[in-house]
Amino acid sequence: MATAPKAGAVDKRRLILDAAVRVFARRGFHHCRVSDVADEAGVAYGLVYHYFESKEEILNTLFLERWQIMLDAIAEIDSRDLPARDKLYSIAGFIIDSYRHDPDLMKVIIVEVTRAANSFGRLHLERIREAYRGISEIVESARADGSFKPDIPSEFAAMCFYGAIEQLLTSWIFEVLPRTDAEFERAKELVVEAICGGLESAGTGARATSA
Amino acid sequence: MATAPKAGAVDKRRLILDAAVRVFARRGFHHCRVSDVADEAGVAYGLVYHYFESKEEILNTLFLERWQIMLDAIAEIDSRDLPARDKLYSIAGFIIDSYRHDPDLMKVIIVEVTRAANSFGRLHLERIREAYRGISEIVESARADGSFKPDIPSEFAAMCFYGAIEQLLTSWIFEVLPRTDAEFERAKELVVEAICGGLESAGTGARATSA
DNA sequence: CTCCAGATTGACTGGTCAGTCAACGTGAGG
DNA sequence: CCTCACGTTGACTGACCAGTCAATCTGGAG
Repeated sequence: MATAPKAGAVDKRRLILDAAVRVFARRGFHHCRVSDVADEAGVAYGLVYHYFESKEEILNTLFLERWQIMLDAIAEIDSRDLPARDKLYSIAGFIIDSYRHDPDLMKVIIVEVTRAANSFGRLHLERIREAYRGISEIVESARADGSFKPDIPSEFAAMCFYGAIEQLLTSWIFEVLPRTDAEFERAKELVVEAICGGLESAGTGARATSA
Repeated sequence: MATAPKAGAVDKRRLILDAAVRVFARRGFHHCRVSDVADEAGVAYGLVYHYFESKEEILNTLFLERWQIMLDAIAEIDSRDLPARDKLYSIAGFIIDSYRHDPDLMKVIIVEVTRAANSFGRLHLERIREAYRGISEIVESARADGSFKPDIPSEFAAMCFYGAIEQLLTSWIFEVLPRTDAEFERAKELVVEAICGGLESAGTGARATSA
């Protein structure tokens, strides 16, 4: 089994996880070897299998660890007594700051786990849905108190909101351009303004779309 | 080289591409063998390499073929004389109908290409950006004529819009639930209403977000 | 110092699979 | 009927790599 991180000694398990983040981000989960991870961690090949069942389990661990932190953050934000818009701003801020703090980890989670949801991990689906649910609840109570429109279901709204943020991160991941702190802060405001306030000018009464 | 689809004869190249869509969608690009594709197409293993350089080239071909169709559609929609909201509705409609018509192909494109920032994404980045640009232009002229807010940059708006749609397809892809025509139609309206009109009620003046 | 349990090592194996290739089929043109 | 250019076949190979395991190290307890 794992665990028992000796006091003074380096926690090799942690070392392997951190190395895996860097390697997965650089080469992609499928294009890297377990030996790359071991080398990056400065650890023998076999030790990886002492701490993890398989290459996939490393990815699972990384995802679950980080996602739980986000779920906790969402729950905490949800429990505050704030307008929905401010809650959503806090969530966007949390996710954007997560990226700012550890872009490699967020890249791995977005790029590799979403794809993996195809083959393994119904487990992950449920986890992902939990995040949606947290956001939905915020929207739902805003609908109840009249600050949000009643005609957009809260699940749908949560999806748009999360989708916009994920796309934002994806664009940062793709373009290698480094981002400045100011840009990160601006992005938080913009995403909330776009989703909550919409794109149309206040005066625009154009509602005709179809049926 | 390829081509020269004999009149009466079946076009084996097409057969292979169509089989690849099904196999990639079912097992994922990385988890399937070239022999799976050949079997699915009812064709000998070697023939795949007669028509394609590599497994990757099959995926590339599928993406480029379909993406070009979307770029053409966006350009055509862009050129119409319509309010921005209606143009965006048409684009959302086109993408959603693409999914409705061939969910496997859209799944492969989104899961294996669009999100694969490491291998394929890089290659097709420019193509993907072109789609963004088309959407941006629509938003940009709406900003110019005053129907859209000036304070959200058009590139940012395009990102939110596309992100919301992609998230929508992703949710369809991963929950196996089949969708009804009515649900597809409703989704088109909702995504446009959410992004253009925003989530907040018209009366809500709450603008305080932070700094 | 001895013993032990867990940490650590890295050479090795077994299986998988992308891509090759030499042979065979086929039909149009001469 | 022959020929030639493709289309088509599938057994084969060479590389690669996840995962195994027996040996070695380490440090604390007795």
